[in-house]
Amino acid sequence: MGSLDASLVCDLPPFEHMARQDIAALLERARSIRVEKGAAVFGQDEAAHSFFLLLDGHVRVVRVTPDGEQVIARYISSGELMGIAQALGRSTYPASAIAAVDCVVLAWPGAMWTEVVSRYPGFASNTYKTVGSRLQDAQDRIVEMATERVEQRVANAVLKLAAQTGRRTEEGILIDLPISRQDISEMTGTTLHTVSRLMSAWEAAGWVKSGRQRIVVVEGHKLMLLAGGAK
Amino acid sequence: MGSLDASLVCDLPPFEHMARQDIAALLERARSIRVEKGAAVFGQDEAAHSFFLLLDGHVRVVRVTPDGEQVIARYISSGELMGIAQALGRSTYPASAIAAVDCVVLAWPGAMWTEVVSRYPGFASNTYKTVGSRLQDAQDRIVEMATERVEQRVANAVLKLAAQTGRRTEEGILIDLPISRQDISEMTGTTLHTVSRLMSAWEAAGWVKSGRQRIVVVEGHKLMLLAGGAK
DNA sequence: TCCCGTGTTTGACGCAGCGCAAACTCGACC
DNA sequence: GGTCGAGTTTGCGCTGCGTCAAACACGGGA
Repeated sequence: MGSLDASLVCDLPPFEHMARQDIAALLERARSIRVEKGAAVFGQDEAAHSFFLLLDGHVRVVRVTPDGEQVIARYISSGELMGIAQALGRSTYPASAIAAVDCVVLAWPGAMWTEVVSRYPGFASNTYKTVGSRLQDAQDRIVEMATERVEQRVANAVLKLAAQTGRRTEEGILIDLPISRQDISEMTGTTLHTVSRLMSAWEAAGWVKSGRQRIVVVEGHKLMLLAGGAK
Repeated sequence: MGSLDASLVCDLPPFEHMARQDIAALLERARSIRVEKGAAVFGQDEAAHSFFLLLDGHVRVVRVTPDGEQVIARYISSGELMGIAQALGRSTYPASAIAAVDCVVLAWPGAMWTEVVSRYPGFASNTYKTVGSRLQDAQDRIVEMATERVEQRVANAVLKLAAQTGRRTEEGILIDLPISRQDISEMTGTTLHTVSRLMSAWEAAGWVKSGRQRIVVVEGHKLMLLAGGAK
């Protein structure tokens, strides 16, 4: 809490091309919060009182359907903005954000957004860039769900996670957050059973190693072949 | 072409809360274009040279997958913005926009966007509101694709079209643009065969009437029951 | 160390919906 | 009015994957 050094965050995409003093001014108005694993940063349909920057950790963005099923919209990694409902003229959060591990988050009051836009246009434009790629991602996923079959989608999801949160180890690329078969199934619109079967097959082929809430990608290129060949 | 009266468009959502003279100034810098049925307003992966407002007609936003399949992202109706890639910091269009009927479109040079943002903040904020609901829509569709089965998705798509472009007739609500089974299948991630079978069943039940590129919703509430019950 | 709970694996079975194929119908154009 | 092509309908077989069910394994807490 209190004063946070601008130099810690000035390289993050949301602050790109901003003057150091503007960054410092922005940080000054943020509250820093610790969120422990499993807790919600914000909840679906809740009034959007704040917008956030994830400083450290990983956050799962989840939607619950009317009949209680969960769909994982995306994982947020440190350095990314989240809960920017007010930038898009919405008064509630469209999904819940659940800490996948213990996290540190910066929070700004939502009412500040309009002021931010006029005072720090660079920050606003960076934010909209984020929104743009998020819209892009969403459309990509729609196309994927509409045209690809389960094995390809699961391979894609694993590869995306590996690229986003992967850590090199001697075994291969470790997905560096606790993630269950169930989670993967909620990212890909299938069941944990099917995911388990697929991962078993990949493990038998030596493409991945996996355990309880743990996945290591050994031969990523084999998965890429499944997930759409060329590209 | 040339001077377009601000009063014609000032009630459209993109111009909400804007001063009449600002609207007029904006319009002055737009080119008005006629696009005939089947022609593209802009193309996927093309450099984003302009952004657009659909004045009259209906436009299909389509993505083509690497292996040649098409997915319909959405239909745009008159009064909506489209191709606003530069507002999101993108340099190419993520999809193609094809006129579903003869259309009239306003086009602004893309390079103008930054100027627009600073000079007409109301317009920018309206634009971002649009983006927000589009992102919302996209997420909704992901959830739908992940959790609902084909019949429900098709019912949803038909209802959405009816709500968006429907015209009351004595038979029921007519979807007022030429739309094939194939189109519906590309909106829902299924095949034209399955769509045809479903629509035949609905027609037999008296819920819809349909013909060649033509759908009339007779008993919308029956479709809603399919498409997620309560809500 | 043992126990218990949560996550995972695997099998058996059924069916929604896709692929393929063929026939039909309507509208447009000559 | 006849012809042609695009859009539609319908049947049939097959299969990917969901559902149900049961056993299994790992890790953390007592």
